Amino acid sequence: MNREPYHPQAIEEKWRDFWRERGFFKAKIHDARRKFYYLNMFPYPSGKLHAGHGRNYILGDAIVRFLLMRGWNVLNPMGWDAFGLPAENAALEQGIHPRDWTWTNIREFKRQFRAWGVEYDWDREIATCEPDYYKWTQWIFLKLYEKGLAYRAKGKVNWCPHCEVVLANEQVIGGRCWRCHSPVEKRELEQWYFRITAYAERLLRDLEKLDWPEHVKKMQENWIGRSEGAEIVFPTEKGPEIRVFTTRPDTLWGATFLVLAPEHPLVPELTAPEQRAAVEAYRAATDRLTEMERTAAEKEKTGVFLGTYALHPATGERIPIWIADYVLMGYGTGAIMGVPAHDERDFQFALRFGLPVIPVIDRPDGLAKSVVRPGAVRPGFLEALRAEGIEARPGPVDGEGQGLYVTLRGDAQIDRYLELAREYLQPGHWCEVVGRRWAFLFEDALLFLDSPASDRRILARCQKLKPTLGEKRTVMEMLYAQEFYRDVLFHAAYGTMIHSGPLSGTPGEEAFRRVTAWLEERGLGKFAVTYKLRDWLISRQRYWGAPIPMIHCPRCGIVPVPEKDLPVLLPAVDRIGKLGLADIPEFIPTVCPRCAGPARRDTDTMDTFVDSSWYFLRFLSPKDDARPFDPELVNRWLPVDLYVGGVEHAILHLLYARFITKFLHDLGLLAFDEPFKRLFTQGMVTYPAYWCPTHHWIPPKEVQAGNRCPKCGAELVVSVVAMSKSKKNVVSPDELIAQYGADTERLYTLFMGPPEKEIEWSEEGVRGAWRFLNRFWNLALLILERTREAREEVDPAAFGPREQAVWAKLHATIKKVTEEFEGRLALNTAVAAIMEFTHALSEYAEDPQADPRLLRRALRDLLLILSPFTPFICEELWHRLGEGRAILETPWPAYDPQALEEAEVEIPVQINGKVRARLRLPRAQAADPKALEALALAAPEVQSRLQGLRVEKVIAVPEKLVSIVAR
RNA sequence: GCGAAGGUGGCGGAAUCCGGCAGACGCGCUGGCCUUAGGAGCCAGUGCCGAUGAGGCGUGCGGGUUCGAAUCCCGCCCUUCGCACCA
Repeated sequence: MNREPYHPQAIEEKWRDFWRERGFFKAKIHDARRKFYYLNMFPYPSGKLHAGHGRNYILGDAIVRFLLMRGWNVLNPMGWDAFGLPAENAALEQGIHPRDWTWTNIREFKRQFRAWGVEYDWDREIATCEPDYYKWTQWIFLKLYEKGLAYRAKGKVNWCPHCEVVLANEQVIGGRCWRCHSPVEKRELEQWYFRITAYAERLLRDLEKLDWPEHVKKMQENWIGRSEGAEIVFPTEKGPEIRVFTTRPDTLWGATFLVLAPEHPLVPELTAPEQRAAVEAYRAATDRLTEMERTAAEKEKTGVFLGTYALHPATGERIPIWIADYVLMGYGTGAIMGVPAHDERDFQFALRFGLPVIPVIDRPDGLAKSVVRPGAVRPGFLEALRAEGIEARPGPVDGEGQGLYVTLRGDAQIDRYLELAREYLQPGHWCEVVGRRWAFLFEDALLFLDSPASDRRILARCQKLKPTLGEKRTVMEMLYAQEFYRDVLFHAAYGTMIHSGPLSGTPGEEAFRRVTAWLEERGLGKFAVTYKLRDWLISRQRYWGAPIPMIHCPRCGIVPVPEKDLPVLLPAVDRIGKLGLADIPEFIPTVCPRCAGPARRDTDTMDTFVDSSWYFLRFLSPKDDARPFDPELVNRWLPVDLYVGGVEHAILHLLYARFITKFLHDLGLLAFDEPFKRLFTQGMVTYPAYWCPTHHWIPPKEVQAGNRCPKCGAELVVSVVAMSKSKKNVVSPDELIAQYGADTERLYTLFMGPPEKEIEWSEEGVRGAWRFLNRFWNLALLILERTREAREEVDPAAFGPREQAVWAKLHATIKKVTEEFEGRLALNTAVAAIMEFTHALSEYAEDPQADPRLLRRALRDLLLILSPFTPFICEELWHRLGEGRAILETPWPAYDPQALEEAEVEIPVQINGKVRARLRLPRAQAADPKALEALALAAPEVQSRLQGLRVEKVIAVPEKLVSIVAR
């Protein structure tokens, strides 16, 4: 028989308009019963969509179709994050206005969404570049300004030399621009900031209540970077006080120097005249470094002594003040106390510059070491040590002859060792113990390395006894030369305080608290919390963004644009320049709203992340020209129930949106203070990208055999990376749809792997989906032919075993698919289950005796549960089935737990852990452990296996298995 | 270095939450059918070793708990991602 072949092009087009015209995707906004706000991150309209983008939108569309069939009142809007640099670059290169370029792309995106069958409530479409939207972005700016949360400040800012624009900290990834990956430079500029740091604590704390992927929450937590410590005040001989932040106040007595960030404002005042030139040179050199160079992990420590001293607040000791670029102005107070014994960086710095290292925290592991120099002790010492069970190994020392390498474990051994050493020590020598103890045993004295003064004393004595130590500047430098000591010279663990005056002996777990209290009692410092998070720099020196609604008046200073004058419109110009609004002379002059005198407009535009930090509120009332959003609707519909987008926004957009939401909540405009209740991050789609050294990126289709460049024949470098236009490794949905239809692309996209994981696109995989849909189509047509007459409902009571099995599998499949949509969204496994059932149904349908009512019912339910994945083919077959309503008007099928129970079950029988037999049993028997055990033991395969063995134990798990232990 | 996730066939991945037949589903591969032809379609097979047998071995490695471990516990190794001189 000749059946109609599956021809998607012939059926898909009509359903696109059908869904749209029937308004299935329009939210019933004023009916908030069973409301569900589903949101995909809105895109930046840059060119065309590729198959990688599809992952996000197709997943969303499937979820929304499911929710609609489950009876949810779904709000599923779409809009455009339409301001941004690429539009401006295109404008500069092609002479098109950014707005025209943007809208051309938007039209293209919408066409592609429609082709995919991805539908939205288009009545709510918004674009951030339109005045009716950015008016309210400006309004939010004014509100922040009113509350002191938007401010202008001069400072070192991140500058991308390629994009010629400043960047927020979040937009610098590993020292490079988030957009173009150029190394970021520092520039001193006056810019606008949002005081997001005022919300640091709440942004951190409220992560707890979010149903977000753990790793995303962790990334935000790390970004906010809360640390508890103390702020300690160090007086200086020159006068000004230096405030330092430390997370280890318990190491205070080990502070042997201070380091300020080179940019620290006190530096000029604290610099001694003779050091001025060196200090200035160092500050200038630091200035020139890019962020990347400055923070390169392996870089050797550099720094300059200011020539002046601070006074240690606890000991009164004079300690030198340095500047070094490893101290950052933007964190803490921009100044640290150098505790080289217990901070890795300070340790390196002290070794490099010969600053004393004074241990003040005991080693918790009790480990100590001692090197006995040749001739330092009388013969018999080694034997004496061994008699005490002390580990000592003879070996050459400093190329001067045989000595001893001693390892001591615990205080008892150390004490005993010191006693023995005193007994055996030769005149004119010394012996030291380092690690757990810091003792220097001389003929006439036992000295401890417990202060900078002791450091000088000990070193002087050692140099006297051993003149070759002459060039060493500190005891630590001397010890560090001894390879054997390396692992005990430094540690950063908590432990009992030593060498710490009145607080010596404080145990590690109390040390932080005790020292902080001690400082507070004396007014020397206080408990403090610091965050890594910095304020959000939002000024951009570009044209294509929302103008900052501020006016600079020579008399009144900075004056906000009155609300009634919003929006501050982007000037309509045919040509834009590189400087942005500053290039457009007619934009700048205005009138001061306060004094009516001549004034200048602010020429910066806002970071596009400001536009996207509140768009989810605008969808509720996209055309409201009286206010940014309708509080009543917003409070009824938000927070967003499910937000889906890429992980690349884990910090940037998601942190900013949380901040703005909390701010609007504090203004009393929002009842909620977190915008996105549940977040799902889908993985990127990768594809091979080919690089030719001369012709750069080559589209995969043009690559010649043997990975050769089509232009020059050079061998290409292949890398599998996220699809992107710039790397030319995109797969076009337009071509896929022309060849296979939208359903095939949708099905493959949802089937290729767990949606949260990154995955490589596979042409063969697409064909697999295509084959499945062909088989499915043929099966459906077969069932349609066979069941033309069958209109009555199924009668499970009349089922034979085969019918019963099909029926049970159908219900198991409905259950599986339903649970995936409602739970973890591993839709790849839902598709697999549907395929599995389709095979089973196919097999059953081949039997001419098959029950037509069951075939029809199975097909009907199958169409419904497959429809979120492949809506076109399902809608088509659904209507051929003679159903009057559309699929989206039909309830999602329910599964019957009773039906899941098959009449017969297979029970594996294990003997000593290996499956040796399988029994097919009626459920009633399998449910009874006694009967199960008896049946299992009676089975012939089991009997023969048990020959000569004694059954020791039988475990019968009802309806699961039988396990026999036999010896 | 810190933090997180993860190691299962030739490949993508199921089963992991809650221990109970490992390898669902798809790709690829092998054989067959159909076709003038196939990079189309259909059917069958496909973890590894073994001979198509009996059998044995198998979820990164080593140990443990258990009648039974991919799954739970302890110790390693490796990979990926994020952060990284943050005091």
